[in-house]
Amino acid sequence: MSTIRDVARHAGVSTMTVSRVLNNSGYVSVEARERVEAAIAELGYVPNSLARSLRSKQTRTVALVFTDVTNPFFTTLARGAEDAASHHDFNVILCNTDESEAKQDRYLAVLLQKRVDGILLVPARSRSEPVMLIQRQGVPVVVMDRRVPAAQVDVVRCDSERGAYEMTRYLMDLGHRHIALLTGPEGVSTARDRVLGYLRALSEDGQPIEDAMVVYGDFTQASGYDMAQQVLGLPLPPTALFAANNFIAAGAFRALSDAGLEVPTDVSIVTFDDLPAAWAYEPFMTVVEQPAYDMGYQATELLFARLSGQAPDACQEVILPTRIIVRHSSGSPLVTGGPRDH
Amino acid sequence: MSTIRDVARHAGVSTMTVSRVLNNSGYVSVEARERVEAAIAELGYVPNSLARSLRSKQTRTVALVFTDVTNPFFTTLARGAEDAASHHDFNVILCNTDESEAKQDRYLAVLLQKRVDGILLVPARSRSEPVMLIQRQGVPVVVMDRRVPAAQVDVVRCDSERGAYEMTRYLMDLGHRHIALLTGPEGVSTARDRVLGYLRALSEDGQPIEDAMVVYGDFTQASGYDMAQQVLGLPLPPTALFAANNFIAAGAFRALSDAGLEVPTDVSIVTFDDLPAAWAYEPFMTVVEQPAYDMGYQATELLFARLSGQAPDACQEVILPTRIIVRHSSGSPLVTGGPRDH
DNA sequence: CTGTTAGCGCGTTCAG
DNA sequence: CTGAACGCGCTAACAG
Repeated sequence: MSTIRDVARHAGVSTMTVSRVLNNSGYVSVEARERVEAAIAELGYVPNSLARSLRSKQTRTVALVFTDVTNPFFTTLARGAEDAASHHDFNVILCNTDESEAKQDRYLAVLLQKRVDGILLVPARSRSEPVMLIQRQGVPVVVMDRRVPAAQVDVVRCDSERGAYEMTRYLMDLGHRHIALLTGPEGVSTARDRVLGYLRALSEDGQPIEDAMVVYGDFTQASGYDMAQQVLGLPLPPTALFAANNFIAAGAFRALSDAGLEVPTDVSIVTFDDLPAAWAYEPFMTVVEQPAYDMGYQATELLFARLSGQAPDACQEVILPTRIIVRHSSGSPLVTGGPRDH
Repeated sequence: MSTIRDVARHAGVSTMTVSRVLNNSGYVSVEARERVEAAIAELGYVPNSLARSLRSKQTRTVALVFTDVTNPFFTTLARGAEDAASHHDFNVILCNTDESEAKQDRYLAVLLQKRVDGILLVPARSRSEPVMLIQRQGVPVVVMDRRVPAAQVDVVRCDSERGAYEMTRYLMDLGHRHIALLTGPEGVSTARDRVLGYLRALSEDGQPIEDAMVVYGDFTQASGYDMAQQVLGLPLPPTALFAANNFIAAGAFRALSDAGLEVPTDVSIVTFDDLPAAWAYEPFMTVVEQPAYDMGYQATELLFARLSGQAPDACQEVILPTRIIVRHSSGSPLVTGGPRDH
């Protein structure tokens, strides 16, 4: 692999002239430029960005650390981040933590070593240590999707509490009085916020809180299956299940099928996070939709504002609205059919 | 951000001793090691892997360049690649090309500049130029999922031709005589191979080939919708649709719904690529399943074999088998119900 | 066991 | 318009 020196020798100029051609900086005579370009083509020269970054102290790369590549919610978010980054002519490194803090910490260590210019983080758990670790190295970071306590950091997220509140209200308006909430890990803010919204809706309505109706688990299909089975086995089982994300919903739906229960005739089921149109052969699930793409895009824009020093000193917290989409998985309890369209 | 020199000064040793502690190489007295470790902790020192890689001429990073982050087929493949890489203590950079050769070429250029140690490539189009570009720089590359013509390169892929052949046979055995194949871009080998398998099944059976029944498009939902509409408008419309991937299938299914056609009563629909269990609330589609995870894992293992010089000189072509999973989207033509289970 | 020297490939500085 | 010298942060090779 040839170096800038090889190119210089080949073109009969100094390395500096080659460098100027490469970076379009300073003045180079037309003749010299042509000779350099010919040498580059002939040698198949590829500049070494390691050396370049070492000198320039910037990598023009940001990292997106997130918790699940297999979840379209996050891949959509990733796409938003990539689109924003490419407008600034930056590259994005995608890092999948699988909801594991250990993996996350390993990635963060590697990324700091690689000297990425900034980090977009969906924290595996809502703790501030990882954020402070990054900040201690002077690397700008924007937290996405989830809150972290007591950290001075920019955050772009959705209003989980409100989304959960509205969906719970919707179910209550249908007549449901026994709604189970199947949520994620207690250490994740979105999992907790969705519980808070749910509880607020219930208590506003003067409804008793049944502890057994709120179950913490993981954002996975397997966990959704288990949690659903658990609440269905209760002496007074729920007439509606509210899943805190799409994977939990898928597992819960399977548990209903296995129990021989019809949706929404016997039990309603609703969830956070829509599936992309390409997934659902027939859109069926009533959902709280979150603007994943926008979240990725806006978080990345905020990161670049920080990188270029254009953002205000104070930390920003951008909270995006959610939207309820009613489909065919929800209906009134004990009434065949419910509010079906067809 | 502190450097190795700061640490050395702080610990009262030379930079070389610090380097030895960091890399666990050579001899360091217990006392010196402790002083160095204390200094590292106190300063929050993070080694600069740019400088390290510049010296050592290896980044311990491989890149996975693939065509669609939002498709679970590829994210599953990515997971296989990541798992294999992490066993070798390597990092993986994920690059999403969106089926665009322009994006792909841009990523490849960046990756070569970043001096990744190897590249795993799902080529956006089945052309050999990008592969040769990489090889010219002496960077090992393994092609995945798709063939490239006339290139001396390792390939790990599935047997698309055979999978398509078997699925077509299955449809013919059900009694179908008018099967439309909705496939991807003509420039992609998997799209073409699936046509070849389809044609072989038809001609083996002595069936006439109807040109209008084979439609090339994109691996997207929108394209699937359009292609389905096109064949449904034919004078003699198909009794079965065979989609070349899951996104095409989703679009085709929607076109059937919009046309008021029932599946599989009126029309059968089958496809390549299963959806992960977490997606399909009710597994419904009859599919040709491909071992995506294994493909990612094995391709990565092959890449590491090359990196360590353990692989045989000759290029390998690993062809993984596909598997047909019959569900409820396929039945006999003109017969209500067909081979439904429940 | 430890330190010194040199150089990885590039770009900044400053003098021609 | 062009080039020489230096250093980014780190480690291989060699002394001591």
